[in-house]
Parts: sequence; C-alpha cells; structure tokens
Amino acid sequence: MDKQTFLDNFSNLDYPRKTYLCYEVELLVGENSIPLDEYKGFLHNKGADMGLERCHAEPIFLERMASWNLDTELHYRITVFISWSPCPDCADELVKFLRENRHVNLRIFAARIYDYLQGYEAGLRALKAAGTDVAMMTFQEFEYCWKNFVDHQQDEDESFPLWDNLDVESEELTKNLEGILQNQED
DNA sequence: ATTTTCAAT
Repeated sequence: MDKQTFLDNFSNLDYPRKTYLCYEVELLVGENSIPLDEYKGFLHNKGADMGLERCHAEPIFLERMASWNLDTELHYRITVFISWSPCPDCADELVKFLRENRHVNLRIFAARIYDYLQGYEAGLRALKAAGTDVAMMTFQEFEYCWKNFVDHQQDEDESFPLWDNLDVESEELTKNLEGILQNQED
C-alpha cells in the first residue's frame, strides 16, 4: 500500500470516507504458527462512483477468503487490520462465515470505531461472541502494518512516522471498545 | 466552540 494512503486512512484522528483492510493468514500447527504469505494483502471498499455498486470492505474480504478454500482439516488464524470497525451488517456476515468455517480463527484490529450506524455495538459484541478477538490498533499494530503492508521501495528501513496523540486516541478508543464489549445489552 | 463515519456536492 502507498505510504500516504496508509497514513490518510489509518490515522485514528481523522474520519476518511472510505475503508481499507489489511489481512494476513497463519497456519496453526500445535503451538506454532506459520505465516502464509500467499494469503497476505489489502483491499478497500467499493464506492458508488464510476457506476460501481457500493460495497463495504468486509464482503469483499469474505469473498476473497472463500476463494482460498483453506483446508478444513487444518487450523488457521486470520488477522485483519481495518481502518473502520465493521458495521452491524458486516459483523453479521463475518459471524456467519465463522460459524461455517470452524477451522478459521479471526482477529480484528480496528483503527477507529465505526459508530455511525445504529446497532454497531451489538455487531461488535456478536463478533466477540463468535470467538473473534476485537481490539483497537495501538502503536504496535500501526507500526506493524507500516512495516508489513506499506511499500517502502528504496527506504527499506523507513521508520513509522507516528502522529501526535496516536497513543492518547488509541487508549481512549480501547476504553470505549471495552465498554461496548462488556455491555450485555443487545 | 470544534464537524467529519465503507460519499457526494
């Protein structure tokens, strides 16, 4: 991914009107995990521009996961870094996928909480109930994505240019998320 | 004083 695209979209201080999703897959063998680089990448939602039907990032990702045909006899961990947390509908779709794919374990790190649509809290709780670890991205995850999903070309060692208040915002969002996930109402 | 949310004007 382009540097500026990453910084613009994953900043936890802004409100971009699009969503990027980075993903990677590990094969779990006993206590070991083996990265499967062939299933690593990123995507973004489709807008209504250019006549395309709009689609959130998650359905696109679900389609991609299904196309991998991961071996049902094996066990995988899929890690997702997404700039906006899943909306209620997408959360339901993810839960449905996880119910049908017990060999897949999902972790989601979100840069920001998408709290625009009603029922977003219940959606996030449903994901957690389905066994997904849902957490906010912290410096560690931002830096990890910077190193693993951003193109650096000549500057291989270019360090992650963190922004002011990254940690403050991340901590605040983490508190909000924990409150949402602990709440029993649905 | 401080919006913005997977666009559309």
